[in-house]
Amino acid sequence: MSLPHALLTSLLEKPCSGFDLARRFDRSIGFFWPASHQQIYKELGKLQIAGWVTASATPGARGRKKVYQVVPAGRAELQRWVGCAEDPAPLRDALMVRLRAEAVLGPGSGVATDLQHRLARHRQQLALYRDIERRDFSDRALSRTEQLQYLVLQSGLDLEARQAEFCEKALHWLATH
Amino acid sequence: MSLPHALLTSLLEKPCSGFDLARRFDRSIGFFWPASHQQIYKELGKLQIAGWVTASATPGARGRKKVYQVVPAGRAELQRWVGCAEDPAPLRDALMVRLRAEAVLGPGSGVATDLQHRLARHRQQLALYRDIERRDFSDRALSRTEQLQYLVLQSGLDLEARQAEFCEKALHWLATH
DNA sequence: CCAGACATGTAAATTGTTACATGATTGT
DNA sequence: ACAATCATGTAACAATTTACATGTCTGG
Repeated sequence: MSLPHALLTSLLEKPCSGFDLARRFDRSIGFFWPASHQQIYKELGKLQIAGWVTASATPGARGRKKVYQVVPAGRAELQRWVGCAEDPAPLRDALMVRLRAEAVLGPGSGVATDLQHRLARHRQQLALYRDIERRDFSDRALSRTEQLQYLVLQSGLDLEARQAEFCEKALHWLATH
Repeated sequence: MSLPHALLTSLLEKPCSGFDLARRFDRSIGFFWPASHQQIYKELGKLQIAGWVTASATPGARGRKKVYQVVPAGRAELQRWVGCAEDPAPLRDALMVRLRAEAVLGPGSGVATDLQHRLARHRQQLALYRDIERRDFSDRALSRTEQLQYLVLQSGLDLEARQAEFCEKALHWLATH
């Protein structure tokens, strides 16, 4: 379970409110560990109780905004967790189940619908990753931190490209059989 | 949520008991939609209530064994579901979170441990898939059903190979920076 | 007769999703 | 004033994991 550590990582990059965290998640770590704002608020409460972050109310700012910051104990916990070895989370892919179902049901069962839908999604995600690549990781020397972040992005980039290719391959197979 | 449909697919391939289903899952559909026997028993109960499968007690067999079989309504439901388009389940990968954490924590945080562990796992899974490929999909003409099943296996094969490659790439990067 | 595989479940805890609810601030 | 965005939460539900619990049959 990595949500708390994903939050610690993001807060180390830049202390901010739960709301900001939720927004930043959507465009960075959230690609590899998605979380809704409801989950994030709840988890931030736990992080605070565990003594890994502190929350400071900012009366000057909007509403009842709180800014969270990682304390040394939180940094130590993240350090500890990074050194752990875990089995990868089991992958679940409904598309593969659909293809297996089509295999027993016979032709014309309609998997092509989902294949096309997913092809579009993967291309969309790929385009998004390429935008980020162009904006954040091109045309200049990268720091160590940035190089590692780029490595992670490349893994996403590669995954989406492969999945799009697989959809194309499967669609082509269906069209010719 | 695809578990019921994965079960229907597997039961269409061959009617059997919950126990057998759980075992077969571990070596086929379960690669793409894992499920424990506890989940399977519970879900089989629901499938029966929904009128998609029938259970027949087999007094001759071991213990209180029940054999489940898909009825036409169940086949129709599977057919319907195959035609649906869904967004892919969001992927969650703790390794990517660890790499992002190492990016902010700085060198020596110990991600290499998890990278090596996962590299071993991916190679192991790859070897398993290759065994299946050799045993079930080589050296003879494949039926349409088998060709589709092979397509699904190839997607797993490719995924594991890519993930192993990524681990190697990341380990190499870490060793040289 | 006993170990090991067969066989089926219940219960609790965790994690994640969806729906609902509220209120503050800023720009027009 | 009103809409949009900022901001923080609660509650109910669904799915998964882990731990527990029980009993049967087969081979040695």
